[in-house]
This record gives sequence, structure tokens and C-alpha cells, in this order.
Amino acid sequence: MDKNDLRNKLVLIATRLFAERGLNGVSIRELSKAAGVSISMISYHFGGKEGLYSSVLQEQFSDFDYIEEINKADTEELAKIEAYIRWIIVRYRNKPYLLRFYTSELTNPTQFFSLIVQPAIEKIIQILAQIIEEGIAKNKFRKDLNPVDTVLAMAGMVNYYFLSTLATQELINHSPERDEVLIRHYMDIFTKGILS
Amino acid sequence: MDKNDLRNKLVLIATRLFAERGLNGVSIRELSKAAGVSISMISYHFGGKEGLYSSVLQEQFSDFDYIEEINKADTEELAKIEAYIRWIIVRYRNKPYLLRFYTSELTNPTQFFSLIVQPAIEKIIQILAQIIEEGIAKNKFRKDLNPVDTVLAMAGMVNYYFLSTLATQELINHSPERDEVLIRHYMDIFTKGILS
DNA sequence: AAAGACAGAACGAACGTTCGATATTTTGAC
DNA sequence: GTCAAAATATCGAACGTTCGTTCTGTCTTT
Repeated sequence: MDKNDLRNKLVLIATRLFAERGLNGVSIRELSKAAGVSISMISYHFGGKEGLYSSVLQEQFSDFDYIEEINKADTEELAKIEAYIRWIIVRYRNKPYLLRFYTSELTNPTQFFSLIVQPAIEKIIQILAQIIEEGIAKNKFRKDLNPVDTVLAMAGMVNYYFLSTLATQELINHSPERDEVLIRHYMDIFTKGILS
Repeated sequence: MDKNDLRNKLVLIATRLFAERGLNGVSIRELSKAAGVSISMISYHFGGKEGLYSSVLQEQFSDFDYIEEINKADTEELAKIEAYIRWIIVRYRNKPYLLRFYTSELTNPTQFFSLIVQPAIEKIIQILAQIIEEGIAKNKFRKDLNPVDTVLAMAGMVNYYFLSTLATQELINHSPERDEVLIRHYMDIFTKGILS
């Protein structure tokens, strides 16, 4: 087997297990058994259990480039915002365990947050706030809006939908059709709130 | 020492430690050392480590009665909504580790969710949706609103503020003054979005 | 033949629980 | 109220299990 095959396989399996039960909730024996390899392979390829966990985290927070592309597109502000909302939904669909990793269990979590999560979130907030500012400058949006707070309000509406679904484990049905209804609904509420 | 003194002390200490590093990230030796008692006390009083963890969870999700009082108050719909937002903020201020427990690590997490978290969230959503419905019936709010989705949008704006703060560990400054600004801001956006 | 990938056994450390002994509190008869 | 006895609370050691890592040897690839 190619070296990278096993690495990718371990990251894939570890992502699901770590997300379900956390770093300390999964043993390397279970991980290696699920991957069909020896337990020594985790130390060999990742330098230890935390090394594998770090690889999982890196992979989970490595898809923030798309948000920059949204911003570069030559569309109006509200279209960019809708594109951002759709991106969040796709993100949670592809990485349903993402929220768990916001409360990381690394020996040095500060490092993980300051190196990976914080820059990513700051970048998103900055880009979206800039979109709001442009809308204000063009007199499309209300002049008295605080761009950052407005971004947090908007991001909250979308993220919370998935957070509450995770927390209640089936309280709200997930489906593409329902996603579409929610996008329309959120855009509707949000648009009425910020348009001048 | 009184029996309940030690029980309460252990729950208090365990809440902070479990929230910081999760069920499997804290040993009963560390817990009992922090409480200044023997390790056997945890099994004696709580029937084991998971018993203590369950007690922590129960205590963290046992403050949902206030939301019913808000609903009973003889005030108009928007005032009730603002009271709800303030309640969330106080809740997170008093229980800053609350979000961690949404991804529980119990051996049988389904039981925890179905018994504690889900009923609590469903109750809140139901009460708030009822408030929205009343506003619609009185022609205060837009007729085309879906009450439940509207509640999720509103709850998301507030909850996400704290979620993002937790995730970024200092990205956004917390203070009563800033809370007040946010309450005004969120109420403003939300009000404009739902008023008829 | 050299280098890399992998397996499996072995290691010490840490884990949660249990158990017998001891200290403290509560109970009840006088 | 006193005091012995019962019940409860606490301790600390010991137990068996599981943990992550390491090491030696073997197989595969270059």
C-alpha cells in the first residue's frame, strides 16, 4: 500500500471517531483496528496520537479559501451574502462533525485556536464585514449598521441552525429542500433588517 | 463535613474541569485532589465517574423554568423576545462552559440528549414560536413568517455570539456594555425583519 | 543491498473501581 | 442529657485493565 493511502485512511477514520467521542474517547487500538493496521503505525506516521488528531483538525479547518473567491466575484452584496450562507451549509453537510472540534482537546489547545481556528474565523468576519461596508457605501444598506456585529448576527442565524440540529440530534429534519427554504427565510429576515 | 457539601463541591469542580477537557480528559484522581478528598469518594457519592458527569450535565441543563415565566408576563411580544435574549446572555455568563456539553461524551449520549437537552430546547422553541404566532395574530408581525424558523434565526444571532467567542477564545471582547450594544443591535435587525 | 513500511510483543504509566480499616455523625434507650 | 451502638462518611492501599509508546524483527519496494 502506498504511504499516503494509509495516512489518508487513518485521517478519514480518525475524523469520524474523534468527532464522535473526542480525543481521549478513542484509543489508538480502536483506530488502528478500524483501519486494519498495527497500532504502531500511528506513532510511525503521525508521531503519536496527538499528531493524528492535529492532522484531523488541520484537514477540518483547511477549506476557507472558497470564501475569498466569493468575495472576488463580480456580484452585488446580497448575492455574496447568499453565497456565503450556501457555503456554510455545504460545509456542515460535508463535515457534519465540525462543531465538535471547536472545543478541541489537544494538550495545548491555545496553539490550535491561535494558529488555525482564529485566523480562519477572523478572515471570514473581515471579508463579510467588508461586503457590508460596501453595501453601506453604496447606500444599499442602513448607514447605522456596525459591520462586524451585523456579520455575527447573520452568521449566527445559519450556524445555529446546524448547532441546534447537532445538539438535539434530530430535532429538525435536514434535507436539501429544507435548506433551500431556510436560505430564503434567512435571507428574507436579514435583508429586511439591513436594507436602507 | 455535611454530605451535600462534598457533593456540591465535587460537582462545582467537576463542571469546570469536564468543560475544559471533557469526560475522558479528566481523571478522578485530579478531581478528588482538587476537592481535597479521597478518590473513592466519587464512586461512593456518585456511583462512579460517569455518575458525577451526569450530575454535572443535569445541573447545567436545569434552568429552563425561567423561560416559562417570561412567557407568562403581561408584556408585548417584542419585550418578551428581548427578555429571552437577556436570559441567554445571563445563562452563558453564569455557565461559560455550557457549549462544551452540547457534545456529550457519556457512554450512552442518546439518553442524555433525549432526556435533558432535547426537551429543554423543544420547550424553548415552542414557547418562542407561540410568542411569534401571537404577534402574527395581532397583525404586529408579518403574516408569512414561519414561527419555528423565525425563532431559530433569532436564537442563532444570540447564541452564535457566544459560540464564536468560545471558539476563538478572545476574538470578541465580553463586557456588560458590549452585551447591551449587541442586544440593541440584534433587536433592531430582528425587529425590522419580522414586523409587518 | 539499502531504505522504507509494517506487525506484534513488551513496557511502564495511568486509569476507574473495590475493599478493609478508621473516623465521624446519628440514633435510641436510659 | 448521657452514652453506647448503629449508620454513615472518609481514607488509602491494592487490583486488574487499558492506555500510548517503543523496540525488534520481517516483509516489500527501490
